[in-house]
Amino acid sequence: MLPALENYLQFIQQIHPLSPESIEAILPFLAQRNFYKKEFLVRQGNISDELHFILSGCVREYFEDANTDEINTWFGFENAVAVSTHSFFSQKPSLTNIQALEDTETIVIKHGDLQKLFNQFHEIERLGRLLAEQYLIQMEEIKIILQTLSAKQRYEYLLQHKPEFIKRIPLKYLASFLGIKLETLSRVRGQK
Amino acid sequence: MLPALENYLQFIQQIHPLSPESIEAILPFLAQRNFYKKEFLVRQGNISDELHFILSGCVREYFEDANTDEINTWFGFENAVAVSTHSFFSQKPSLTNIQALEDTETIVIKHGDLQKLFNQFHEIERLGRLLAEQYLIQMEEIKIILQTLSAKQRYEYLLQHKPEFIKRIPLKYLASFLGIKLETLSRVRGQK
DNA sequence: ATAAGTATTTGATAAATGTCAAATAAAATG
DNA sequence: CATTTTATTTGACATTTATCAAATACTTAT
Repeated sequence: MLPALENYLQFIQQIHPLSPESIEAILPFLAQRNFYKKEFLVRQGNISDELHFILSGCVREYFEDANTDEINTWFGFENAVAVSTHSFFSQKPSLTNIQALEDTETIVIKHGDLQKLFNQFHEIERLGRLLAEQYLIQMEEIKIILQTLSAKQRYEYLLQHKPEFIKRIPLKYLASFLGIKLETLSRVRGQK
Repeated sequence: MLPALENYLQFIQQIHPLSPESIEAILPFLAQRNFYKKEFLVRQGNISDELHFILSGCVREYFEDANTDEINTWFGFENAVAVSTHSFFSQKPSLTNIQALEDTETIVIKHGDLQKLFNQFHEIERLGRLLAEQYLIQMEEIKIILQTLSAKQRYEYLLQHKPEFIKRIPLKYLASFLGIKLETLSRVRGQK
């Protein structure tokens, strides 16, 4: 039916193996979506009723602060789930944008359809729980980076633990993600 | 059976209403625990197999960094769930301590018992999912504070959004939570 | 390949935060 | 209540990071 589902199904099975019946039930609700570079998966102010699994490409999540500076909050690559958490969970207007940084292919599932699947299949609800737990752990890790490291140490953290960030994401976006200014990031890169 | 369960049950029902059967099933697995000030609910290095609901009192979560400074990562008061997320979710050694800041009463449930309840009752699994989602949203909020605000703005955020933190938590603990030094926090308080 | 636009680097300086030491204030203990 | 311990504030100074401006490097589109 839908091509390129292998990665998607593998991603799911690795978080929580599902029965063939559950898989069968999910498939009709999936759709592939393609975004050109700079297109938006999610728009600030809109209710985000879609959860994306990234097949290929790369996205950033960001919002505009009081000074209309862009603050980048999250980056996602192949085989990651991209979602405006607050908006998707609570079905309220999104505080953030999610934008393709490269041409990007995703598989989407609608909030309403996912709720139906949660109702119908306990094991899909479990998958949801485990996914939320994993996401939470990742968030805590980044929080501790911001809480404890200097500008230089933050950059070194990326080098060691998120090398793909440095390869694929412009520095101007990485800076606000790291909570520092572009010029500082540039200088810190020069050192050592 | 167990006194002081009202708050606990109310907390649960407000996240996700449970049937009487589920409630009945949970009760036998709950136990009340009391901690004197400075006692530990969770110890760094141990596998944390207990999830605490705080009935009264207040706790901090922290770890020791390379310089043996204490980094405070989380504070919890009445009607909050206190848990070393990474350790509890994955049943690996905890990266953090959780310590009572005041004499504290909690209701605990064991990891193994909770898994049984998850298996048995879909709606309890849903409760778990929703709780993880809520926790995640809170974590993201704090992350953005650390990413975007100056020392003074961080303190003002606490004043406005977490006044109980300032009332009940010593500044020396709040400082590392805010990612700044004690002296800076003290100075920033004086201004304005 | 060239021009226009965008991204990154560099320099000079200002502002914010950290460090170390000491003073004061507050809390805990006998 | 007096004493000891712990927490917070203050001061002088060092270091880090931000700001503003400009130069250079890199991309993109023609």
